[in-house]
Amino acid sequence: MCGRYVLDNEGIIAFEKFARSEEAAGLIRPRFNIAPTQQAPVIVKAEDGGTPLLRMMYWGLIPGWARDASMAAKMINARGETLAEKPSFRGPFASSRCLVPASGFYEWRKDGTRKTPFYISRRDSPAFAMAGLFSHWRSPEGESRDTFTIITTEANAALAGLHERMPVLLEPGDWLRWLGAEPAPKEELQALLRPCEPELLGLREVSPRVNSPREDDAALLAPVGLGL
DNA sequence: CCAGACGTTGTT
DNA sequence: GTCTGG
DNA sequence: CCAGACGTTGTT
DNA sequence: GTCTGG
Repeated sequence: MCGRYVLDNEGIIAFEKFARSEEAAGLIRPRFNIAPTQQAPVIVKAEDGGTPLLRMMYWGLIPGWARDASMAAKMINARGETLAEKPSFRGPFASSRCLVPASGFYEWRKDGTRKTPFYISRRDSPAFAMAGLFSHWRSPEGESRDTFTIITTEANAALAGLHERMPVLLEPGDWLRWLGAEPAPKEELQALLRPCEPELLGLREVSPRVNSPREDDAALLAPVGLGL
């Protein structure tokens, strides 16, 4: 699955030419432990069909029909295999797809009673885009909130030892079609929701300090067990 | 018809 | 909003 | 994902 | 153990 991830400075730079930001400059900053319910940058199609937009949204999708925000915490992932049918995701899949920029993500391996955190990133690139859905929600009190979820698929061979699920990583050549800036039939979009080649991924054990969502600095990525 | 759910992952 | 279960 | 709480009463 | 909050 994907329950924590990283977007470092190199990752931000990697998307600067693909998307333009309307957010205050300070909001888009390196993050080393993005956790559910926090705000994070996502990329959506521009209304005018031009350069895609990078905007901050809350992680945890609240469907437009929800009466309160209580669904958010459990809607951090959507199964790629079933999202076209689920009431909460069907609408967003049809009209509100997004990219979630990342440098890497964390997975916890269960060792008996203990859980050991690992950091997973790509060997071929400092950044990648995860497939996501977003939703614009308005509370009964009239407050607006933009939220998103990260799509998962079965884990590939690189991650099978850690988990059964992993986030969908989209190749740059598919980004515009996923966003809807280039036309694509539903079946074609669904076909993108599969695991990437295992050779593309590298992983390493990291400090248990990542367990705390409040820990958020570059030192979290230091490998452990190498006598450093 | 109305009421109630609407999700994922991991663990047993 | 829309589907399922009663 | 992990960390941390895990309650009731009365009032609006 | 299970739910909520971040």
